[in-house]
Amino acid sequence: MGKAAGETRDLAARDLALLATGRLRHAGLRPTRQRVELAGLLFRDMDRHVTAENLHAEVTAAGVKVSLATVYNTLHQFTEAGLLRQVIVDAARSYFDTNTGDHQHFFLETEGLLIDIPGESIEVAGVPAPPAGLAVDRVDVVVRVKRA
Amino acid sequence: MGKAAGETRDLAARDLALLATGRLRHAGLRPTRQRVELAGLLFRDMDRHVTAENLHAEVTAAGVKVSLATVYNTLHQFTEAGLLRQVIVDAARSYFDTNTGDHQHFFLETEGLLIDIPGESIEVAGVPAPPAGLAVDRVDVVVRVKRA
DNA sequence: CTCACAGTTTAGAACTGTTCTAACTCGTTG
DNA sequence: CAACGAGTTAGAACAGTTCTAAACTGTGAG
Repeated sequence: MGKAAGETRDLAARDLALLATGRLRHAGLRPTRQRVELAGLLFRDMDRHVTAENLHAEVTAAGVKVSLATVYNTLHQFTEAGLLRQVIVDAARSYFDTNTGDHQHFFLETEGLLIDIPGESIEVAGVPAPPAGLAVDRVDVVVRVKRA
Repeated sequence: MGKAAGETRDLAARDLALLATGRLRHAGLRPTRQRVELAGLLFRDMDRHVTAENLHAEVTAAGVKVSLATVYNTLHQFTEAGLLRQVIVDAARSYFDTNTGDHQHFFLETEGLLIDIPGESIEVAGVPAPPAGLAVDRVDVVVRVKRA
């Protein structure tokens, strides 16, 4: 919003937008206003876990007008482009993770909270060969936790 | 559904119903016609994986009238009673597993197919201590597979 | 710089799986 | 076997997500 807000914030915002734009171009996605805004929010911090509604509320709260449909579209496009990863832990809603590397999750169901577990620390042994005609695509570990 | 169908089938059906009834009583659930029918289908074979719609179709196809709402109610009651376990692998629908013991799953997403992996064979090591105030409730492993 | 077009966004309708509601039925206990 | 509480039901309601058709916008050509 105002130019009077000071250079620091403006520069940071500009940098963020530039970074996001580059990232989007690399992924073969047109850097539209909406995608740049969403990418800005998503990739500003590492290891974010968002739901569609969640992210829509955030971007709206930030004063940016983006429709819920676009948030869904964007999350899926980002996922397909390898910028996000979908995490399935809850039958009710879909989570998207900005950390696309090899890792697993703690999940606190009562609060819808996801926490990363580094891939190196965890190890799954003894997975049998899948039935004939099938190949392992990915191994997901969800450590469900509760308030102690 | 005639009586002429032969003793073998009739006896098996009666036994099944008796078994189901006993199981329900033990779980503190009134053995209503619907619950007995559903339990009969669910626990006739080991290691079944059903969805609500799925089971509703099956019971209906078997000529038994049970509403979808009752199927949902029953699946949840059975789960609460420890007769079933809910498996979360797909954001779109809920699966229920008749195997309540310690085990994990292969999941073939394209066909909605779940296959058990015995708990003894698989081992998850290196799970870090959960963040303060949280305790591990359960560790779920989903091996996502694809047609080779 | 402008135009035109393909790609994108949007509001709202539609859809899917699940839960709720209020009336009805059934199993159990006395 | 009566009566009461537990269970069932059809259909409405709901949440999250996807679809649709029309409006808009980034991009590359001229």
